[in-house]
Amino acid sequence: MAQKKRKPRTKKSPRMDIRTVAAHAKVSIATVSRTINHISTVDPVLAKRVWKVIEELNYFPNTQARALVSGRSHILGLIVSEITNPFFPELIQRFEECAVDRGYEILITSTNYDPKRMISCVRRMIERKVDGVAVMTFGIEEPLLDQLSSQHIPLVYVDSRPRQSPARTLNVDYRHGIWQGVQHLAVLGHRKIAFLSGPLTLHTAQLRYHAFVDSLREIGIAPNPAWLIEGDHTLEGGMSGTEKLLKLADVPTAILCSNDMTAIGVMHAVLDAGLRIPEDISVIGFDDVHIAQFTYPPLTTIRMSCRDLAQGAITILCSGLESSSISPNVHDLVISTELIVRRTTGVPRDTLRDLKPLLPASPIPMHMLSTKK
Amino acid sequence: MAQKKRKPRTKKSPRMDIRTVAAHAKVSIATVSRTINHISTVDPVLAKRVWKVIEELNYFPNTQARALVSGRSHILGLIVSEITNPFFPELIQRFEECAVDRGYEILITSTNYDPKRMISCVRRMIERKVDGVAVMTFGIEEPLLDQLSSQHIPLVYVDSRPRQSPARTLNVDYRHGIWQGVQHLAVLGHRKIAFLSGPLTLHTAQLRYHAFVDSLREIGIAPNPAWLIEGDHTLEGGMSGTEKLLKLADVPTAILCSNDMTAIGVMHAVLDAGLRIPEDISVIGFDDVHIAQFTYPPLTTIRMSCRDLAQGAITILCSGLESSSISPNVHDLVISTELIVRRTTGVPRDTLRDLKPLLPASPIPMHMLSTKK
DNA sequence: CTGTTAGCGCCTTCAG
DNA sequence: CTGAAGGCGCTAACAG
Repeated sequence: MAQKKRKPRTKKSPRMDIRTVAAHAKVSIATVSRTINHISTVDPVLAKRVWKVIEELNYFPNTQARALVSGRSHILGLIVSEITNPFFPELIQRFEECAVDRGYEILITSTNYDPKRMISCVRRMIERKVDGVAVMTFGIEEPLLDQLSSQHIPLVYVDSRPRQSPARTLNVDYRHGIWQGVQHLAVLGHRKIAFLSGPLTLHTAQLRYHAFVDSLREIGIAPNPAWLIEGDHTLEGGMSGTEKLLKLADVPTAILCSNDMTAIGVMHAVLDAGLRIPEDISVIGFDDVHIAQFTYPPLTTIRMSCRDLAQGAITILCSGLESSSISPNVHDLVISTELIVRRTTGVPRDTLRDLKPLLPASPIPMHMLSTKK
Repeated sequence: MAQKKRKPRTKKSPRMDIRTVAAHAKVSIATVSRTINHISTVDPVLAKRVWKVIEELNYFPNTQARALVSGRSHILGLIVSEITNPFFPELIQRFEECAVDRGYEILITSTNYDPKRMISCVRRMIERKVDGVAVMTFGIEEPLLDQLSSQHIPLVYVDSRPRQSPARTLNVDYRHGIWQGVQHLAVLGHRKIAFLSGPLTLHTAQLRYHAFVDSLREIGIAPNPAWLIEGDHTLEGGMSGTEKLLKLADVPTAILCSNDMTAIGVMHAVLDAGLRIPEDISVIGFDDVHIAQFTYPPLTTIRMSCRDLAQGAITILCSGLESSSISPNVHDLVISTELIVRRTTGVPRDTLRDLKPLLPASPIPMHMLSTKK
């Protein structure tokens, strides 16, 4: 006796699933499934009927079930240090945009610089069966690698490469960015340029540091050790670094910073000292965080394209997943940088004296910007 | 012939599932399931054995499968206007914390003020079968309500109540917050206080506006219409509003703003005009966004507790889901506000003249703050 | 207290 | 080109 395969289903319960759709459209569930997945071998007539029913019934496929059977969750994980760090929001936004465009959802987790939470982040990723994860933390923990790779989850480091890892990496073109900053300052007439670096234990901070020194040498200036200060990528670090600088017998006329938070700290310290920006001291940041445009004056800074960063990460992550033959060897991508001139950079006073009086003090008109190369 | 129930499974494929664990621990899968779910009727000895195997095998339960069968995804949705809006990051962070504490994951989506994207946000929520969604957008769209409620998904509006909706709401105690701001200014000696409101089409902006007017009346000051300006909660709105104010014959000595972005705009405009903060004009913001502490000078503002906001939203959302008898009638929660005194408020110049010369000009010591009530 | 069994909603061979 | 059937990994009744 061929009992119904399925339980009678408490009757009266108009559960909305693929079966309901199939029944209404008078086709099998397989056809509905194929239609939803845009499989081209479906008779257009049937497909149309199915779509119509889906519309009418207001049916939404259950992602959980799809994930369960297909083995692909269509979720991309994102591990950041701290959401409130001004560095992250725009990056997250871009990430979301790119992911959604490709049909993925993103799972954001933050470590809050706490190793315990990092463990938990990784666990959450694995439990939700993410298809890949992008790591954007500052102090990297290693358990990550092992755990995730043991689950065969693709991994990509965004702007934070650990020593040597099997994971792929996004490479930001720090050299060019810093070079542009130095050139900009040089063109304005600055010769006494200080650099407030990040913590030199960070690989990416080192890259910026070396880029600065090299760029300086390129224009024939020997770096003055007293003007090379190690900061910590925080506002406080920027302030204390600046205080050291201002105590010097020979005070620089411009300060280039390893990130924007440092630059904001520099601005506070400079203003606290009763000096003006950019008349007395020019300041340049790095990152172009969202709030850089809201400082007073708005901060001149070097932007790295968040869109490229996010897109790159997602491309790398997806390239392994999707069978599309494109992008075979996108192992390491390079992200470009760009100088954003706002109002914290101007002609140094000493220079002003020697120039024709009709030269505008600040801001500098666009045509004065260096674009040579 | 009792063929094995399950396919031989391509052999060699050590798939990590609950069955593998059961086999290794020499118990049934049901016992493993119960152990994982901390069901107290499991023999401690078996439980221990199971946990040990789980550890050894490095097993993680598949959330997708659990969700599928249990009908609860343990995902909470979050719809915001725009992640990069300084208003959101901290809120999101708190949200994540609270959610994770309760064993939920959060799905963040942003509308970017685009109705089309809003539709897509809602669809994503439904497809991922979220257990509830918190809405924190500025310009609310209505399709939301219908779609989500037709799927029986609990909904809560955070600081943005639409007209009349069946959904629950979080109520911020704007009255008290604004009152504290006005009191603070009054105690410092300000009498000429302007208010730069948000767009009065927004319910929450109206609340703040009326709270201001009432607070002023309470201290015996009749609101001067010329000092009541409608802004739009943006930096630009803050600037242009301030410019109007500064053109007046009678310029106010303090400006209270409906949100922090407006306040930052005010600061720019004031400084651009060559005036000093707080010596010439005091400024107070509202929200205490993360960057308020980074402005120059750091912004005095009225904070609404993000933790309370997030916790409240999650409590409301979960209260219907969890069978725990607690929190029966947490329909509408009220979120408290708090004045955060930084350095944009001080004694007005006019007052200074009349006071004893030993009164500090700025900042104001804490004991001078009004705490009466 | 433990094990057996029937699905959760969907995708995917495999026959027709 | 379509339909029937067997799981994906897990939970939730039921029996023992």
